[in-house]
Amino acid sequence: MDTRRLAAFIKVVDVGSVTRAASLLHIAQPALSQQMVALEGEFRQKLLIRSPRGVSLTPAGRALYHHAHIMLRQEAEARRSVSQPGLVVSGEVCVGLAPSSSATSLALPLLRKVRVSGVRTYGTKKVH
Amino acid sequence: MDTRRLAAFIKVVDVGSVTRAASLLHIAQPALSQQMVALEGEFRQKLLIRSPRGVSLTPAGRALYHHAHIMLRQEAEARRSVSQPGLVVSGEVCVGLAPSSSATSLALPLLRKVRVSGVRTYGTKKVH
DNA sequence: GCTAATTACGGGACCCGTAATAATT
DNA sequence: AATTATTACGGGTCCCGTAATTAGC
Repeated sequence: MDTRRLAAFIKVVDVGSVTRAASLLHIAQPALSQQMVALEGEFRQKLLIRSPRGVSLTPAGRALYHHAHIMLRQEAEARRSVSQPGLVVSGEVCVGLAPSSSATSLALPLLRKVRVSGVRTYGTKKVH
Repeated sequence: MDTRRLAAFIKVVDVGSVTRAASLLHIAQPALSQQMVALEGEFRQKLLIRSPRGVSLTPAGRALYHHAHIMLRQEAEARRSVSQPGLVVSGEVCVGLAPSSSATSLALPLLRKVRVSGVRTYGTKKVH
């Protein structure tokens, strides 16, 4: 999956037209049209509803549109942190909760369930 | 930025060797070596330290390695939600806080500062 | 000298732009 | 007829695999 294609897809959706998006992206319309076809082939799903008045999204297209934004932001962040390694904070975050408080009984099961990478939960442990 | 390249990069780093990674990815070693060179060209940064015993990461490479994992997970999630639109929850989340409580005075400035996409904060407003 | 990486090079796939075609209002 | 999108096709670039070369232990 190429972020360039995702950016093109987003532009097409935002302006609602392959023609205008191509003009804004400084590429020819057929090229952009092919990119959209290729994108649909990659996901094996129709993403755009074509009409002589422009394009609109299918449900699958809407889903991709959402994730495309996220991935493009991730890409930007990756470029920043790679071009200036050391500027970005990194390491571990450790969260401690007072035992037997309502926070513990609520947050601990929540943390265990939440789908985030690298989350580790430990049982109760006294800290002196 | 192509996620395929990122996956290849991750594999190279994980096994610490271009040769073995190429074997695991079922591509020829020079092809993979070229991909890594291309990746370094794309970021204008040396990412790998080559030695006759394998490869290791530069600081920039470490940064990319971290973000590559995130982007690949995003890609997987995108594929899931696109291939089965409707299964994934979507929409807006609205958080309301009782006015003049400690939660408001703490959470509101926090939300304004937090770097998350699409977060909008509004002032106090009575809800009947 | 052995291991692992890189360059050299030829074939195939992909991307783009121009030109021509189809479809809907 | 006008607007928008698609197919057709030729040229350039990128990707891969095989073969030959370089670099460090």
